[in-house]
Amino acid sequence: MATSSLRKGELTRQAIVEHAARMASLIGLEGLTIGALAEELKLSKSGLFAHFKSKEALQLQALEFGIGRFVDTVVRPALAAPRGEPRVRALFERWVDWPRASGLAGCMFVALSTELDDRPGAVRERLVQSQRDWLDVIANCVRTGIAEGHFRKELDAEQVAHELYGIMLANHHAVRLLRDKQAGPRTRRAFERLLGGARAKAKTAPR
Amino acid sequence: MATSSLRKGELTRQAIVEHAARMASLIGLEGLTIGALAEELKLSKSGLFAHFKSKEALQLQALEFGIGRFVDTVVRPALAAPRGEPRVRALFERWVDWPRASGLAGCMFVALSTELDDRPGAVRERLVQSQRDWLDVIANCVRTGIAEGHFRKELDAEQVAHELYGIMLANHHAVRLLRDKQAGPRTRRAFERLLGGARAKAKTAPR
DNA sequence: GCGAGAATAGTACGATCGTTCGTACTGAGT
DNA sequence: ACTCAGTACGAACGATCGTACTATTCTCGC
Repeated sequence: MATSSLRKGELTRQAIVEHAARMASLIGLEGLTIGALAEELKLSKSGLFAHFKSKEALQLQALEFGIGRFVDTVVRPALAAPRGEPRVRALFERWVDWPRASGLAGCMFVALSTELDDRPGAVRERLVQSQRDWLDVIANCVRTGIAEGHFRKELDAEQVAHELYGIMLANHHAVRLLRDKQAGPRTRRAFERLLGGARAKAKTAPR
Repeated sequence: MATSSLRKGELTRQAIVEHAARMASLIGLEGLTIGALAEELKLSKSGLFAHFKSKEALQLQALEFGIGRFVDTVVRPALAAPRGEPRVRALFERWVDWPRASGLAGCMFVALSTELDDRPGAVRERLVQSQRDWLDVIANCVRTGIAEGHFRKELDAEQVAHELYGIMLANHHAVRLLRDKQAGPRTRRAFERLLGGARAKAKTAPR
């Protein structure tokens, strides 16, 4: 009936990984502790550990879980929106809502980005790849918008993706750290300004 | 002769704190370990610990050190620039250069922001306050620019500060995590676009 | 419903964590 | 000369880390 959960241990493995992803979003992949995870899930430390043969494998699977959920709740639905600007907007809307919709705490990728930026290893590589992929998705949507005539021909799609990322990071910072009530409106205004400068016919100071 | 280093242990304390700040920028305040710190400084764990009566005190002092250095190498020199847009530019230039000029690794505040955003305590409070102060400094410089006639009268100075922060966060992300060679130019372009939209007479798409 | 193999528990390991304690050594003040 | 902070050290603390082994319990195809 289900996809591939023939074995029963597979279910608990998934439960562990989901919980680990949530925990990692809160306190990081390194702060994530096998003992604490086992206690929360009412498993023995060794019983839990047996599912992964190392902590790094657990971290990797937790990250993979987060990536999968991001694709499911942000990327895929947004790509169903009409080509061009509407799709970029859909991307933005889903992205803003992601920390809530993720079921995790905050944005896992932001948390891991600063944690892993100096720690080489497989987990970092996977994170970098996922972030590059995501930036590519955004840039591609913008390019589609150019082809569609919504955006200026000379627009640098990757620049837009980069700046959009900055808007989301500022949002995260304002919401999570500063508890800034105005974060939402500020983020939307920044996004509209970005789109405004990207639209066909719109003219920014040439300088 | 010097300021207040009458005692000799004060010197070692400062050395410890500076080293701790560097380490915390790399691996976070929690990852920072008294044992490892002592080893690097060729002190005994207990000898080092005696200077601070708890790890939290050490963390707090390391953060304070970072704040002080930020003020010295970024804020104060930039505030010496002429009022208005030049001062905002000076702020930006110093800020971009800060990770290099800090003598630490990467930007300590970005690293701590995601680490502490969910961990209540004195360290978090101090970080939040410093970040708010910094945003206020930026906004004030922008307001001066409005009074000076460089920027539009209706410009929202705090919005500019918020967006500028996002630009720097995107820069950090691109440089540190993605190792993106184009991060520098992208950051500058984003900054110019921000200023372009802020300048008097400049007209963004009204929508 | 039984037997094989998967899933979990139990226990223990060496390391390292933050912290405490008792104790030397130092150098300035009396 | 004697005292007395200030400063650093070594050893040890209980706790917890990730991981390795060995049992026990449970599941599920036959």
